[in-house]
Amino acid sequence: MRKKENKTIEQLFDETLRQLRTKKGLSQEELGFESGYHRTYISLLERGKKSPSLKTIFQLAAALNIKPSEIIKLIQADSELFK
Amino acid sequence: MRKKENKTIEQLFDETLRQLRTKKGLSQEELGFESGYHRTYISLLERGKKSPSLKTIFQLAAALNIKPSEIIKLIQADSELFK
DNA sequence: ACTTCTCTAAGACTATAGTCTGTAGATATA
DNA sequence: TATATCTACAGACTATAGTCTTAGAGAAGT
Repeated sequence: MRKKENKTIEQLFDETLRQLRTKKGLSQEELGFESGYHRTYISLLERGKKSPSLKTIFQLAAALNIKPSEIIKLIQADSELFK
Repeated sequence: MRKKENKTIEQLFDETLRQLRTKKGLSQEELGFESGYHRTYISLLERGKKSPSLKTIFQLAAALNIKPSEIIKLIQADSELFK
């Protein structure tokens, strides 16, 4: 049986966000501009230092051309808690 | 063509949360207890006064026995923006 | 009438989301 | 070497998430 990870929500989110951003070929600054947030805040999110609000999730999703629920799904897929 | 609603994310969320809670037969106080938040904060959320953080969404979803992504889906379903 | 349960709402508070400026290290390219 | 791009990170800041107490009102039952 695989080892459980027990990462925090923030840690699960950061990896997902970074993956989606780099897959789109955007820099943190560009994503920040597109979504209306500061570049250093994107950096904080991708390092798991902050937990985005619902509104922020929707803004980021729009900038990444993905549905908000898809982002959440990706997070769930990374966790053992939602199978 | 149907009229667009243009509600805020908070407004979309509050209706969804209240629906899920009442469907489970929980009071605001009970949901607060189950999810680890204050009863008056649940009230604020259901009146669209606050925007929950990612962590809060996950906590509420767990207390409601629903996947976080399902909550987000319900919000999207109420909005014209995600079709 | 009186309890009990539920919810709204306000106010004052603490914790954290999100901004802004700046420094520094890595990488790439001229 | 220099110059540009990208990111990490720190510190100080403002805005808002979330707590806690309290008051008040409507519904339901005794």
